[in-house]
Amino acid sequence: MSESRDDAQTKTRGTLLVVDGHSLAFRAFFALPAENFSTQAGQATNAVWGFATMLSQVLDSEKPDHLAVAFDMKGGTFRNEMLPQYKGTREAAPEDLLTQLPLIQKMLTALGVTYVEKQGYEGDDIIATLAAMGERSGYDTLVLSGDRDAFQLIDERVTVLYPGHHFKDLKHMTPQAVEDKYHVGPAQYPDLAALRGETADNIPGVPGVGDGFAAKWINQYGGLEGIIEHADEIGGKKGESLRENIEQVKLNRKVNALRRDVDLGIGIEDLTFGEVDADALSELFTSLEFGPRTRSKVLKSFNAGKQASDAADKHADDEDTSDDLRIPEAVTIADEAALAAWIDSARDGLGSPADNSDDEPRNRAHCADVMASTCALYAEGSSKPGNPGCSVLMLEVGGKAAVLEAGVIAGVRPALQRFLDGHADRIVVHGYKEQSHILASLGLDLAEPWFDTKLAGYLVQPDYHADSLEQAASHFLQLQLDNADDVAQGQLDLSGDVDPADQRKDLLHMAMVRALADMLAAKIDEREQFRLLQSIELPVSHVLFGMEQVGASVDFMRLTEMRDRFAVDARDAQETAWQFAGSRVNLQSPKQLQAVLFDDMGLKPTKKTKSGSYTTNASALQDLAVRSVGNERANGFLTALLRHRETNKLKQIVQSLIDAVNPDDGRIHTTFEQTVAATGRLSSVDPNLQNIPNRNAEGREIRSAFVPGEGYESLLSSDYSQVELRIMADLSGDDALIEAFRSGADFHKYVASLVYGIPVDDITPDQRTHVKAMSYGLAYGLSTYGLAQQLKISPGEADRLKSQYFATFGKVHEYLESLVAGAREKGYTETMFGRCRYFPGLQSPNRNIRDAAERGALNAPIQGSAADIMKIAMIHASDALAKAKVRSRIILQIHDELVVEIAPGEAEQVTGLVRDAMEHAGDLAVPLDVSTGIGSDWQLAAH
DNA sequence: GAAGAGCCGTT
DNA sequence: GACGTACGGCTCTTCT
Repeated sequence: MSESRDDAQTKTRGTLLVVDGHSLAFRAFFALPAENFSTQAGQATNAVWGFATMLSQVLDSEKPDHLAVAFDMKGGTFRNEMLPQYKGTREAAPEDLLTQLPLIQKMLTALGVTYVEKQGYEGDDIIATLAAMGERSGYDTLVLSGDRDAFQLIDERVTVLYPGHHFKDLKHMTPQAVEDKYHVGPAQYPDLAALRGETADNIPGVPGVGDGFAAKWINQYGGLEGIIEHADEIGGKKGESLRENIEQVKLNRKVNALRRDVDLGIGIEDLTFGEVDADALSELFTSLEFGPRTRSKVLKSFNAGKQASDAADKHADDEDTSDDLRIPEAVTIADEAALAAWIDSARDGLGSPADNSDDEPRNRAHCADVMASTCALYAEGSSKPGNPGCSVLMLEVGGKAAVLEAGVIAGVRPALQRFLDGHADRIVVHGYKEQSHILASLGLDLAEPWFDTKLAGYLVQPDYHADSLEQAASHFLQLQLDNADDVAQGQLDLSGDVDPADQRKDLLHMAMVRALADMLAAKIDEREQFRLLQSIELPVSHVLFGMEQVGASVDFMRLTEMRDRFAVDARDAQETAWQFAGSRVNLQSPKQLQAVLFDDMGLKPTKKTKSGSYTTNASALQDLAVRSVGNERANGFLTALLRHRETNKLKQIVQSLIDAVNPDDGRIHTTFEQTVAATGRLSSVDPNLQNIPNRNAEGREIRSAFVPGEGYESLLSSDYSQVELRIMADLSGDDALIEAFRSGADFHKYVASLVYGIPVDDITPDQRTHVKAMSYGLAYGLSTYGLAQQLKISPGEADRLKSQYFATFGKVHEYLESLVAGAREKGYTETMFGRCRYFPGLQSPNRNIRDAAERGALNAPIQGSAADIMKIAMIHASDALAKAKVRSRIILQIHDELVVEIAPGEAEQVTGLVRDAMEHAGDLAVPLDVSTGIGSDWQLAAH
């Protein structure tokens, strides 16, 4: 990566690094969770911290001897005068970021780094000017920027460092790299950008023209000027599009040209760095509550500037840049004696708390004692519920890891199991449920561990989802994995015939679990979420593990029979649609449908999609069908199309179930994702068993394919009635609503009678439906417009319904308002059991983002509390079934419903146990109402 | 082959 | 001018 500096170019005087300050600050701000980086007083510090560490990284790897940081200044630039909408959609920087910019500049000053800003110019122009200056003076120049406009600066002496998805994989954009990626040279890049446009900056390009076509034209006509000259010769839609937008393109080109002649009043000699004002820096970092590690790392990188400018390359680095990740010492276990020896040596580490004095001191929590004496466990392999597998298992205590290849496990299984049983409450894992599947494939069983880094990460940041351990580690620890790899090399036990690279990787993973645990345990403790983790998430993981392992039995014949039937229906509908259309349009292609409906048949489109084309979704099609009643062709086509959509979807769902059946046991083993839904709900994948049709009879029939397996006699379906509304009643303390639930009457009818002020018996079905929709809409932040749409009533009517509703249930209104207000103030919402969710969007200047965040803030605590309650119910139900020593078992959860496979003779008892667990999962001011049903398949179990 | 758009199933 | 939460997943289209 860094060879560019070493070869050739011996005549350069040195390297100048020019940094786009805003770009880097933005990136740092959005890459790091603000909630994890703020001072006691509430000042966000994520951008400052990120800026410092990211810049340190670049200094370490590029070793420049001159450095300058450019910033934009407030107020417009000459560009706004040319193009008023310039950067119009780009959201104004969040308040939390703006307050950090002065801190960043203060930090740069303390670090002895020059920063430059100038009224009326963008950072980009300053960068261009600085780069030109560096080049003139004979320096190699690096430009660190996430803005592609900087590509025009690239030449033999100027390289742009452009961040990829992860900041650490900076791309060195050289002339060749630009050529490879865009097929034009750097000098022509602005031409290409002008044609393509820049969505991020609200600069429209030529619709339909992307990088590819722009490059083709540029190469054909020599550049934008040539293209404009020959615009008439370019054929096709794209040519037409170009001609229509030519003025815009010319303007774009004017605007994206960077000025390289801004008068900055400084020279290259002013851009040395490394004269760190240690006192000022120390004071600043202390006030920002940065730890000593950050301090020393930053200090070292920036001090290097001084050394670099007088002394040449010294190889005194890279050693401790990865001190977050200590690769354990590996002991390969081949037999029981070796295992016993390791366990013996581990005893000290597990017994007495070790000294962890090099940790960041700021979160010295009580859990530190326990943390210091835990055993990390990591099993590598497949955790797929149907067929898990394992290649290697590792245990680590106090930096010493026992490595057990899968082949040796059978020989030491009893001793290993004894160890696991004896120390489960000290074990730390990443993904208890997944690890349990892998262990199960070895015949091992892991009782609830003390800590799970995957679950902990989820509680700390429910919006973030890492899909691998590596990703979680790099996200939460900002690791430099490459360095960690280097460190790993020297320290391994290379005995045995295992590929050392593989083992190194496993040890690295082991180290990640350990490092994540250290970091996240402190967070969880600080946020007082240990209870949530240990008495809800971890136990429910265990229940889910069992559910996934058992799977759901299906009637395979029934499924294939249904699939065939839906396939015939879909085919028939397609045939009919084709006849009306007069052509064989692909009914699954929205694009082709648009052509038929709106061009060919000339129907008047209703709504647009977000990308601007006309929607062909079901509700629009229904609208069109109603409006085209006299038009037999259109109406016939629409009806057949809707029918096709419906049946084809059902066919698809059934087929996906068929594909998911495990041939070994004829059952479907879904995976319940416990760390995906930001509200705290579970989700189900591979296949998704939480979206099996239920709304109409035809789809619901699919549920009849879910049956009790061999040795079982029926299925129990048990679900909560109106949990979310009950939670609202409880949390709001609204007496009228509470009474509505306590009365035990038909809830929606009862509420309707209160809202409309008429006796329960006089409530019409319509009134009940309207009130019911209103009730459910509340928790979703439903607008009156949306309510009107759903109920097909006028907005005025919906408005009246809403005000009457709130007049009746005043405290509900107050409560919902308070949720949003609280979230705005604290930055997050909280469920009944302390599950948090953050809403940075509440501060957004963008209305849509803010509105969405408000709806989220309204919904999250309610949906989340319901999820908490269901999880508790599952834990209790599962315990109760185990304690009663029955064979019946929970097999599915669909948010507010549990499906239980019932063993012969257990129906009555198990129904009682499950019902009881669900009814008593939470202590609310209203009863938790549960309804149950039993049947010989899932459909029949409905009630 | 990946990425994005569009659509649609559940609660 | 848009306009209900939370998800997973299929198909088509476009670009690499």
